Amino acid sequence: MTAHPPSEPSVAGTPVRFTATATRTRRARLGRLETPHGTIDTPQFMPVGTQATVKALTPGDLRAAGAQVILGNTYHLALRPTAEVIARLGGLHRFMSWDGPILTDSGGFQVFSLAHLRRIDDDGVTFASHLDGSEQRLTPERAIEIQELLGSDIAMTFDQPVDPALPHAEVQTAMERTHRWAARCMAAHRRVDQALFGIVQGGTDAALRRRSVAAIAELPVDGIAVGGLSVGESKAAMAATLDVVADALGDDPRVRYLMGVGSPLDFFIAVERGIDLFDCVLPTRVARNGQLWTSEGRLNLRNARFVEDPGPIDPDCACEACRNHSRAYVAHLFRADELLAYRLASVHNVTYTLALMANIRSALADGSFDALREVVAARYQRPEAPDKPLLTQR
RNA sequence: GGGUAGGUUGAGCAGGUGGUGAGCUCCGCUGACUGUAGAUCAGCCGUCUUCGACUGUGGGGGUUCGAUUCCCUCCCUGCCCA
Repeated sequence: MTAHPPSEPSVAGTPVRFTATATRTRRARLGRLETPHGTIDTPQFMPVGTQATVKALTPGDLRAAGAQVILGNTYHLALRPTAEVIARLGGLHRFMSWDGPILTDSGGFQVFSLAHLRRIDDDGVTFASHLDGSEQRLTPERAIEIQELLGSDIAMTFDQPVDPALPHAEVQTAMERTHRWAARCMAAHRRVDQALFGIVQGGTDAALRRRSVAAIAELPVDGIAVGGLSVGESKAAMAATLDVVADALGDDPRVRYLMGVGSPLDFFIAVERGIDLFDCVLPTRVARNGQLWTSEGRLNLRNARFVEDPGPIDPDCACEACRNHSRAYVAHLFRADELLAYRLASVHNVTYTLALMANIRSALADGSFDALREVVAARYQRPEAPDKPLLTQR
């Protein structure tokens, strides 16, 4: 077995540095986040690469799409191939051949999404592995240890997101547990070449969100993440919650990351409320299911109307799929269950999403944010049940 | 020509030995998807006036209160024999 060289030279003592300037657009900011593996322009979107791969895409594809930073996952990588194996192979960057910045999620979201496969206690969470049922224990300390072994540029604290529709007491209990776990993550964190972000919870309850911001912002974390949104609540509730968080954060200079968002219009809602970073599976997941995001709106390439459509997926896009292939061709690949369909669709959607973020940054720079939003809304606005769950005021 | 096994909703099948065949899998048509148990899932997929109704088991005829089932006949397909 070949001996692998040690992991990338770490930039000791330089985890991340965030500089941002206010814009003329409400609370929106333009910024730069410097990490050991490169600089991130904000607002920025992070494609999700849960299992050390953004599904269907190579690192080269990601680079061509304009990706500056990607996300990996503690829970999945700890199960397979294990954090220790990745560490012995030189860390996550080397393992997956992505030399740009990586943010790792802590496994907190799996506490939510694998609700039927886990048991929570105050010390941590015990999962029955979704792969083989074997027991997997995640505590704040272990979540940090795994992320340090992976060697991501940014680690996340271990949290407990909940459905905001749960009874107030349950949302509060999870939030308070999240705060205690954040402090333990902080205490356990050792790597000086890795940043650590804290996560605000509290559902859509204004008072709880304020308390959560206070508790998390008090910690010397390198960034503030907003968790527990985009899990079924209305757009209005998400926006209202982001307003509460922005008010509570005030002029806190740290980078702000909205976890798990979003769709094209979600970016506008969040950016104008001061969010700098996003991640979401949506662009890549819907791509694999045939939905393409374009300047004409959402297209489902499996629809009959595309069978003989000779045009590009998006006439305004310069990605590999749009430069070289017709809608008819990609539609055929989907119908034939050809693997290339997933790559081309993912290449396009990631390119589209990252180009949208770049356009948002330009628009913030020249004051045309609202005009850009109009253009996107004209294609992406969809009816929503009016005033479902309201923001709780207590 | 003889024998034999078959002919069920686009395809492939299940079922049904006189008492209401619309069941499955593909294909097809839509929709959903937000820190990835998801190249997944859901609905529809004979016709109509669609919370229901009607029609439909190769064609025709017969027996019967009633036939997918029993009888006659014809057509078509596979295989075996000549």
